[in-house]
Order: sequence, then C-alpha cells, then structure tokens
Amino acid sequence: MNIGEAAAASGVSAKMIRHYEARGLIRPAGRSAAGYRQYGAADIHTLHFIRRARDLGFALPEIGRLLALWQDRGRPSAEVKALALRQVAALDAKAAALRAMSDTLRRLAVHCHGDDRPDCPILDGLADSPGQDAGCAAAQMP
Amino acid sequence: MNIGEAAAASGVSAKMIRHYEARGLIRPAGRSAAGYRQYGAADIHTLHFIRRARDLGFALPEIGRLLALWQDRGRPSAEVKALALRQVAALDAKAAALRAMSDTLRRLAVHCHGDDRPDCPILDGLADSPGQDAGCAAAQMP
DNA sequence: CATCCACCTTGCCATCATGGCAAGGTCAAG
DNA sequence: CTTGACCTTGCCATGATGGCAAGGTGGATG
Repeated sequence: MNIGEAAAASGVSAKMIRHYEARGLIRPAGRSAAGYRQYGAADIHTLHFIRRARDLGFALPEIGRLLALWQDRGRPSAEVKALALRQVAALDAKAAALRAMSDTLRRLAVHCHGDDRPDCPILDGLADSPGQDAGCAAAQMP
Repeated sequence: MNIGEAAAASGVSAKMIRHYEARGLIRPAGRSAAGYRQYGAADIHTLHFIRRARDLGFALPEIGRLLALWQDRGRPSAEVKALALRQVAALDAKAAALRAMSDTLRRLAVHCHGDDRPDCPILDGLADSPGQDAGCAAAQMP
C-alpha cells in the first residue's frame, strides 16, 4: 500500500503519517524502488491505534508511550491505567476550565438585554476595575 | 509608565503588550525620547479589558471586535450579546468534546484492573478493529 | 511511444498565543 | 564610571495540522 491508501485505510492523513514517522512515533516505512513508502496491514493497525488515541486527546509523546506499552507483551496493565487516568484528569481539568469561562460569560450575558440600547453589562463586566468581580475569579480558578 | 510597570499593573506580560500592539489590537503606545513605550491609566484599563477577555477564552480578533464595541458609545448591546453568546456556545462545544473524550477513556479505564497482569482493556479498546467500538463513536460525536 | 492525470517525494510557511534568548541601548544608583 | 535593571528589536520554539510548490513516478489512454 502507498501512503494514500494507508491514509484512507487508517483515517490518518498522509501528511500526518509522514509527521509521525519523522517524530519517531512509528518506525520508518519500507520504500519501493522509486522511494514510495510502503505499508502493510500491521502498519495500518498501528496508525489506527494512533488515530484512536488522538481522538481521546492524547498528545504525541504520550501516544509514543502507549504504543510502547501496547507492543510490549507482559507490560503491567497498571502502567496503562495510570497513563489513562492521568489523561482523564487532564481532560476533566480542561473541560472544567472551559465550563468556568462559559459560566462566567453566560452570567454576564443574561443581564444584558441585548437590544438597541448601548448599556451592556457584558462590556461593563470586562471593563470592571480589578478586585470586585465575581466573574474573573471563576475564570482564573484552575 | 514603562512597559514593565504597565505589565505589572494590567496583568498582561510586556511581551504580549508588544504583541497586541503589533497585531493592531491596541494603538501604538507613545514613546519616550529614548524610544521606550509610555503608558497611561487609560492604556492600563484597555490592557486589563483584554486580559479579562482572554481569561474568558476570546481569541484576539474577537477581542478586537469587543474593544471596538466597548469604545463605541452608542453600540447596540445586542451586538455584544451576540458575540458573547457565540463564545459561550464555542466554549460549551469544546467542553463537551473534552467531556466525551474523558468519558470514553474513563469507561475503558474502569474495566482495567490495573495490576501486574498484562491484559488491558484500555489498549484493547484503542486497538479494536474499526466498527465495533462504542468508545470512538463518543469521542467523534461533536 | 507520447501524453496526461493522479499520486508520491521533500521542504518551507502558516496557524495561535505565548515564552525564551540574544545583542544592543538606556537609566538610575552607587 | 560601573553596575544592574530595564528597554528595544528580532528570531526561534511550542503542537498538531493544513497548504503550497517543485519535481519524480506510475499506469492508462491516445
């Protein structure tokens, strides 16, 4: 399989396949006489694994660790679980931060009548002198 | 005030103040004879506004729009509200995506006993052949 | 055989907000 | 006059991804 077919089969773009190779995530693909990268079923499987891990928000270095664990028969599952739970915590933290921002902004927005008149609690909230703002505290919470 | 003082007073780093100036978010600061940027209370206020908006996750172009509305007496508050609600929606969407990832991963992790044994449902879930995976569907949901 | 299109290669640039570093100028205090 | 803290500009890096450009390949068709 050429890189385009591998991309279609794995759901990873050709560009990213080359990138992962350059980053050392996957081992350099074999080459045809003309220099085209060649992929087999096992490579597709690996690429698919990477795609899944990306979908779960893992960063490339962590995916490298996951791949190493995956290919290491006999790894203790505790290591994998620890990695996964760290990622869960990171995702939750990011989500909570976004929620806090969203809540703050929503709180400002509900007090804005949103019509032709110029007075606007949203802008007032953003412009407030520092100190007496419940909103910013929430946003800076994490 | 020099840029360092302005940074301390506004909560925006000196580097970012220069960056915002280069991006046209704020109007070029006046300069001292030696070429040092000079800031006054109004500038600090503006920088503070930007800082708040950043804390609420607004991107720089949107902050530009917010600043324009802020400085435009007579703007209809509806415009501001629309901008704010769009941002709320964007934040909620991102948060939901992160939650979906986190949920999927947590679901995989609870089935992993996390001990010395090598079998691991987390890796199995990532390696699953495409099609029969409840996990990935959730992650791709947004 | 010549042509053409679709594909491959490498490499550079861009994103977005932010930090870091370097080389050089400025200012105030000792 | 020296020293240290500050300022200036400019370049590079982050992380994952896309885009573009210039040039080589491969197979199908005229």
